[in-house]
Amino acid sequence: MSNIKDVAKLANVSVATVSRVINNKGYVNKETRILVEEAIIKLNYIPNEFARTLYKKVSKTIGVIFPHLSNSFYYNVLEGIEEEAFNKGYKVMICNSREDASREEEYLKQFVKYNIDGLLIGSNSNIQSKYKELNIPLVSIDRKIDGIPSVTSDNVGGGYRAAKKLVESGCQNIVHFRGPSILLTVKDRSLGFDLYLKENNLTCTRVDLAFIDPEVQLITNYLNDHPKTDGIFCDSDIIASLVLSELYHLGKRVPKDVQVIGYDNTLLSHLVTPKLTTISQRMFEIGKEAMLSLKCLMEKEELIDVHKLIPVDLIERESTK
Amino acid sequence: MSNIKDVAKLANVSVATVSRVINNKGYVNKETRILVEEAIIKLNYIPNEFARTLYKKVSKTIGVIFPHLSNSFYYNVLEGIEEEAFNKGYKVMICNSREDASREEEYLKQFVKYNIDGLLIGSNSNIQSKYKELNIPLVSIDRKIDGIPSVTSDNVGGGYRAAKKLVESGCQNIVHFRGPSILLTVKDRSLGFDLYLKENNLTCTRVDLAFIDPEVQLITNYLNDHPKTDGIFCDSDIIASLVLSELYHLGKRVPKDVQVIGYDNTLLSHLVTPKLTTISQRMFEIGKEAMLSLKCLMEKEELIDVHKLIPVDLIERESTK
DNA sequence: TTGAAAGCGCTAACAT
DNA sequence: ATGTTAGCGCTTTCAA
Repeated sequence: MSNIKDVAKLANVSVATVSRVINNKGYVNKETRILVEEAIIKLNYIPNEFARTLYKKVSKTIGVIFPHLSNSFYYNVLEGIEEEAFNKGYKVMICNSREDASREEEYLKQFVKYNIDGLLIGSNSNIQSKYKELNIPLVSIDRKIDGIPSVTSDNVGGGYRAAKKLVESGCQNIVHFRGPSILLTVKDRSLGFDLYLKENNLTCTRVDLAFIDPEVQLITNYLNDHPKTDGIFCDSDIIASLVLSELYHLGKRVPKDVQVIGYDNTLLSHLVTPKLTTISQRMFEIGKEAMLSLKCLMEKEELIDVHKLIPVDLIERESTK
Repeated sequence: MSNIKDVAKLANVSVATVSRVINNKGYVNKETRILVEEAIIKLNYIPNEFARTLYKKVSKTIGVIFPHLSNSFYYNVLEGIEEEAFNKGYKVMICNSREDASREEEYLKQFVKYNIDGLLIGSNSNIQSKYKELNIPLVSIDRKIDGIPSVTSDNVGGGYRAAKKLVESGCQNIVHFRGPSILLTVKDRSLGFDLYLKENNLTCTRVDLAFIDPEVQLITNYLNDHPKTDGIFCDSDIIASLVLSELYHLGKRVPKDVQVIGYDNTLLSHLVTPKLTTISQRMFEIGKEAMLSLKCLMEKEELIDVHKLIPVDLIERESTK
């Protein structure tokens, strides 16, 4: 690996001049510049970022903390982050906390060692105080935290849209198979769902399930006990797919007897029969916007929209009328 | 942020002593050590990795190049890599090439700037010469390349197992709905599939499809034209799910009339009706093993198994007899 | 317009 | 057992 000295020697100038060339900073004669540039190419010189950062103290690197990677929401958001980071010249270090606070703290230390310029938090842990100690720009993803800028999916809107669709399509006996109700996202969806129902003098019942590994038995039991059910809102496409399969076994026709709405617009939603109507979160956009907010903070630009709310889309397919 | 000088001052020792303490290297008196450790805690001191790396030239960081992130294979492998890297004290920088060679080269430069100690390549591009120029340890994932250690899934075995299962369950008219046949993985699966068929004096026909967005029409046409088909091997669970849905529309019963085997053991496979029999790749293990191989190379340990072949598992569910 | 030199925070060889 | 110091590769101030 060649270094700045090698380039200086070959171009017959000082290292200061080389530095000026690679940073496009300060005065440098046109001809000198060309000389230096030729030397750079000849030596295949790439500046050492560690030396640079050691001096300048900005690493052009951000940290991302997610509770999982193998979950369609997170890796799609990650793709959005990565895209925008790449565009803006930032590197991404990712921490997969696995919902383990100690693991998360360990990563936080790594991040400090690496002088990260900013942090994107998508975890559910409660070590915000540790984040604040870092004294670097912070943006929270999919969770609104006091005093921290955030980018969240419009979960209230998602619930509202789902309720609207079911009611407008004639549903009267509605159930919400939702995710774990401790989660804010789940609470928000419930809120929005209830909001529309209330506006129309309706109510619904609820069952709490896991997003990824829902307890089928709870679904079966509910449907058996409530044969009049004609509208079902599910907090994930996975739940919705299981519901579809249960309805099939019960001899209910979808969407004729019962209408079903899923959440996430995953691949699943057009691979099951009938194809799922579902609420689509703009995950890529969430990632991009989070990175954009963080960039504003890192580069001391004004952040106009401190709490960005990314809209959802209702994708109508075959499981609703 | 405090630095080593601050710690030295507070503990009334020299920076060299502090360095010895934090690196656990060289002689240092017990009492002095305690003094230093107290100072470290008091100042919340975390060594600056940039200064360290600048001197030592090992960054304890690896690069990972993948063509996508939003694909179950890659993000699961990534989880395995990340897990093992974390255990061994390595950081991970990830490059999402989006199958774009220029993007990949840009990342490669970043990697050089950041002194990465090793590189894990999971892309399909053909810029190996660029990789070699880096002169750092390399491990290829899911693709055997001459002169580079690799970790691959046993695709030949996967095809073989699938054929064996179909034939042993009585299938005679077999079709292989495979992925794009330019891909080595697809070729290998075909090879293994044919191998078993040949051993039993059977053959099969083939249709090339995309893994993620298969052309449904091709499936429909084939099944219409070949009503005698009784065994179907699909190169992804997505393809298999579409096949299931087509068979349903054609009034064929699965597994009674036709048996179907998928690939990947994704969530999908137990969300469709009937649940899919499928070949499961040990993605997490592939990631871990790749990181392990790379670690051997980076730390100049002997790499016993240069080309690791990770076995696959046949997961029997309801789509086969 | 260019160069000399200090210094970013750390490690390690050498001296004590 | 501990301290002094050069130097890793770069940026930037100051002087020329």
